[in-house]
Amino acid sequence: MKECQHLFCHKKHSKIERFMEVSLLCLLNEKAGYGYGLIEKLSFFGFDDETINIGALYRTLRKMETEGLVYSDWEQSEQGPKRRVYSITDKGKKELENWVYVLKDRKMHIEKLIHRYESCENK
Amino acid sequence: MKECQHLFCHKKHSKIERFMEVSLLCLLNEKAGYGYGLIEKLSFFGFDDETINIGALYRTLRKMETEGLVYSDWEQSEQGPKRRVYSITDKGKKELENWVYVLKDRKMHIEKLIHRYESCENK
DNA sequence: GTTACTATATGTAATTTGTATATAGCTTAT
DNA sequence: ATAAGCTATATACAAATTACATATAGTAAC
Repeated sequence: MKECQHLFCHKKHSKIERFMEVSLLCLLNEKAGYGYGLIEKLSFFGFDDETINIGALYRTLRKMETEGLVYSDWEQSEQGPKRRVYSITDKGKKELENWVYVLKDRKMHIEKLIHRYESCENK
Repeated sequence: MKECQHLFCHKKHSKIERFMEVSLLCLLNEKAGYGYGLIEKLSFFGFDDETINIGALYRTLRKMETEGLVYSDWEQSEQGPKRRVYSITDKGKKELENWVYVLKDRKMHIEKLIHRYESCENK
């Protein structure tokens, strides 16, 4: 993940990386997929080509596999090298369900902060 | 920060810790405050007494001071030991403004994920 | 004087993240 | 055939962050 280009928050990253696992679970819940191919799908969740960290993507998928959230099979592609195709497990579906619950809570707190900030006269 | 009690997301923390800095900036933007006293105010943002990590709070405040986002003065309290009272700086106000911008973006992506998950038939 | 509470602070291990790089199959041009 | 370029997966290592425990000390109450 590259350094934030916009000088937001004093070059600290906006730290959406941890959101990657949930995003991957959401995508794999719809349809099995492989690492490289998931990259562009992740753009829907705010991960763009310039900022995405490929290494982190593969690492996250492998970690999710060791945790039993997904499983993988090698698949021959029409052109290019073989692909490790990931599918979600029942445990992964449960995990995703729980994550969505957590995200709803987090969203609420973000909204509370934004509202509180915007109601404050010291802006 | 204690281990998540609810078995959500396989005991992984929901990782709202990084939200602490923004929450602190938001509170200090309204009014100067000291570490111990800020604890209960943080509950507004989802940090509760059982889960808050006092060490992280102090460390975050000190780090924010070295970054010039806040400054501190020692203040004698009516009862109990002296307090290090933190105030926000102009740089901190700018940082908070930027963070709010980032949070709005993140909120949007969380909403997109939740909506996508709930529209999916594979739940 | 010792127990309890308020208050601030840090040491250290574990985990996570950033960045760079390695490996290798397939396709296309020379 | 071989080099360049793309697809695809993977890991090594340093840096940063987080978890957890613990240290320090003033004040109050008993």
